[in-house]
Amino acid sequence: MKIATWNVNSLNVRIGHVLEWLDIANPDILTLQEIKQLDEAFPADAFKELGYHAISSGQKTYNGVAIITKDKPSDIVTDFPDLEDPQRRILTATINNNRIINLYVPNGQTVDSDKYIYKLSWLEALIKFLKQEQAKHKNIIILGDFNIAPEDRDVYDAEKWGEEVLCSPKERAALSDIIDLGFCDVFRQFEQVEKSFSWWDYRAAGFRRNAGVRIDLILASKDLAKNCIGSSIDKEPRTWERPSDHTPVIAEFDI
DNA sequence: ATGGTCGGGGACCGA
Repeated sequence: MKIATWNVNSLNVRIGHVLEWLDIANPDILTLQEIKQLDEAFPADAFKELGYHAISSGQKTYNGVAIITKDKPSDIVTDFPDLEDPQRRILTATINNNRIINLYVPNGQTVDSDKYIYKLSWLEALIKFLKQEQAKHKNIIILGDFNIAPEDRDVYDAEKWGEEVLCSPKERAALSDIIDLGFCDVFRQFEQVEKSFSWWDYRAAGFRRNAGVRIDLILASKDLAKNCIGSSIDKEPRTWERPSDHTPVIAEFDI
């Protein structure tokens, strides 16, 4: 089973890229973030033509998440039970007995902002939700745009970035709390080239200079992670015309 | 500095 995550920064603009990439990469499951469109605008038919089921939790202008999957999704959840939130940032479904949790974690802006406080409370609600999911499901994969760089090696210039948002101790502690529930960042189970990133700033030739960060993650529950046979970042779509600032992250499982 | 959205200019948001 091949599973992937991609923050597309507007599905309206990137639908061509996504269809092209599905054709090339042929994943069984693809989770999307920042689709920035309402459910009524979601192009489910275009995915259906390629043989995929497609579900979305959409929002106008901002946020919005979707799951594209060869096998039928069931038991769909779009909200945390304990967080009243109009922002569409989570989409959970069961696919082939695997619980797929697609996340678009809030950015947080700066560590002294209200958005940062929202990010931390959102992560707290996520952890509560994950505990509930673990009580119900054995095989869980959490993937998406975490907006957290796990370690300094996940940042192009960690010294310059310091403890700013994406790298602040509180965010990283929240990510550690998630991992400690019994998950593995599968990308790090395999040898990777140094300075592997999943996002590059559009500005100042970020991609050309490889001035990026690795914030798009795939976390698998421990038993599942044992069956992970590879994980990679596909930089190719970032080279295409009018790209998203993120590129797909992939994990392959022998299941 | 760049890109998307909404709206019809420029503010907001992203990481």
